Amino acid sequence: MPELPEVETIRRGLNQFILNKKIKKITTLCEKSFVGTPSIGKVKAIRRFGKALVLDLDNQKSLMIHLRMTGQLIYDGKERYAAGHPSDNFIAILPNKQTRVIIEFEDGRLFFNDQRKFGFIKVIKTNDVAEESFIKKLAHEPWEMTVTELYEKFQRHRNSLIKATILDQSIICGLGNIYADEALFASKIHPERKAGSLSKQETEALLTAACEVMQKSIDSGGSTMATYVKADGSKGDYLEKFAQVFRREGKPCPRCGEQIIKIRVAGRGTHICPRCQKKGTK
DNA sequence: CTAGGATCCTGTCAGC
DNA sequence: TGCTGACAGGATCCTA
Repeated sequence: MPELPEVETIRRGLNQFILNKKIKKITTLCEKSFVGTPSIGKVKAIRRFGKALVLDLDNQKSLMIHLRMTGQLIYDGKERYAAGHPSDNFIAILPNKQTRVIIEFEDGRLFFNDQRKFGFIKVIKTNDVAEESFIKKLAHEPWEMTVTELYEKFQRHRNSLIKATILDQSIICGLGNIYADEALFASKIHPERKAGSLSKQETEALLTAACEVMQKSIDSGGSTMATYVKADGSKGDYLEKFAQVFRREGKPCPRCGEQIIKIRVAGRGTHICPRCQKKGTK
């Protein structure tokens, strides 16, 4: 769920609230959601690796956090700052039924909520972060990648559907279901095309689109973040403001007016404009 | 090695 | 109202 822009939004927010703050206590409410022995220390850095967040402590340990599909991080202190899977938890009284871990600081608490329990917080040695299997496998993010590099990867996975290919974090890092659909729409590529069928020009268009949709989202605070400084319930609104196809089935394509449809590709709900994104052409 | 499908888990919604 | 199946902003594991 939270994709790269949402995780980056969380990272920036936490930088304001918990950097150089000391963890007083960690409470685990769900065994599955916390791996390792809770470690207490001061937060010295907050790093992001793809969709994973890493809090480096001053005791050689790091907390790796992955929100997967339904994870959320909600900092509740003098102000409330929340990001991740959108839900009423952002303004709810916490902890609640979906709270899995509570990290307490001197002047606030960080709640890790996760409806489906796919996400987790894991304690690892700071020195071993780069060796962590998830992090080790990550490819470059779109803005760090050359067209040639991506094109060669598409050739290596030439028989995979292009949508499945760009969702694979070891091929290109950061896209999830929303931004994959948006990038494919922007570059007019049908998600069921084989990766190997893309020309170099199409690969370039797709890479450019991936950069643009994610950057735009980061600039607007992600699709799902919310800052409740004023407790006004305002939410990050990438979907409302910028999404061209995602969850817009039945509505007109912003480019040509044709109805957006929802199909199933690589096991994921997928939104396309059937006129702009042709399977057979090119 | 790649490609595709099942799987982890809880909750919601459409359809009967 | 109650049940059932499908589906969900992710990644891994298993199989062929």
